[in-house]
Amino acid sequence: MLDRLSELLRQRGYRMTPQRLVILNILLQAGGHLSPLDICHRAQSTLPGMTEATVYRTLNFFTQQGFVLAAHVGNGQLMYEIALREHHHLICRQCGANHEIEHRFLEELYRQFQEVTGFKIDGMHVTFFGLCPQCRTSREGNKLLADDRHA
Amino acid sequence: MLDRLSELLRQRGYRMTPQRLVILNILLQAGGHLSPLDICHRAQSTLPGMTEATVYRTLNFFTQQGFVLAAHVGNGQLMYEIALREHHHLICRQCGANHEIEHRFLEELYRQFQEVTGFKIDGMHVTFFGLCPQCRTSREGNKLLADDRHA
DNA sequence: AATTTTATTGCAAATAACTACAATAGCAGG
DNA sequence: CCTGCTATTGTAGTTATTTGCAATAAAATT
Repeated sequence: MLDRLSELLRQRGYRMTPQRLVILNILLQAGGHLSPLDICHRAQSTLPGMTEATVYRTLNFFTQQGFVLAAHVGNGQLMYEIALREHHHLICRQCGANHEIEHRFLEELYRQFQEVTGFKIDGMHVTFFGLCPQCRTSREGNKLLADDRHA
Repeated sequence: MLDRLSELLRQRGYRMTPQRLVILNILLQAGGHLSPLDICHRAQSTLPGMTEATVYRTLNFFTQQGFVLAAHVGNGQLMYEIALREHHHLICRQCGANHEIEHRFLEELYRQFQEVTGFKIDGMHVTFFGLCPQCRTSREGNKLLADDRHA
């Protein structure tokens, strides 16, 4: 896996470094979301020289490369996770409940997209905001903004 | 428009304040993306007492409420825009080109989603990463990671 | 109109995130 | 295996973003 990513980077004209490997490993093992600083702390236990600046740069870089997913989870901050098992997020505005959505629901969309735009898309992430079924019933009858934003 | 949003906030148990109105106005007039600090500066010319903390808090709040869209545009920082004319972003990993995508391309997806999850979705945003047609041809033949991430 | 409740703000301080620049180290080519 | 080119890192400083808390002020109630 890491070999493949290294190769891919080189093909794209970039380099694989110990720092980048460590960060990828952390994200791979964790599976779920991690904050930049959390990643930094873990990385420093393996590679003591690791700095925050490098972590931030690397995360942005990996996001652009499609290796990592930057997710906007609830509050304003960004969390990161490995982009292997693609999925998306559904956040309840009311209770903050955070659901994962499998990528296969979006597969069709995905294909159409490449056709329409001519882009070769290799990374995407969706954040949905709304009301979960529970919170929804407790507020039934409200006229939501959504009414005139979506037919 | 602003009246409706005020009403909506009250229905949800929140309050409309001068600060929130000013920020909404700025986003409405600007139309496009604005950074939090840019918004803050503009707001201060109307409402001198406005502070950065309030701007950040308000933007997060409006995002949760679905009034505002937080977009992850290119670098790591978040930009904000009014969520009237819904659209999404397509960013080229290579040249950074930033395209807008109309929401209607995603309408179908959107509907399916509400059915499957039971959520009432009233806000969403998609960020796609990929290679634009130009950059794509200049790298043709590369084996992209995408190959085994998407059937 | 006054009162009450509590969401929201401003202030100030703490974190978090980014950037420039010189030094380092991948990796392609000889 | 060396060498050169340049992507990447660390350092240190800057800027951006968040947070606690007391003060303020929406909006419902009387």
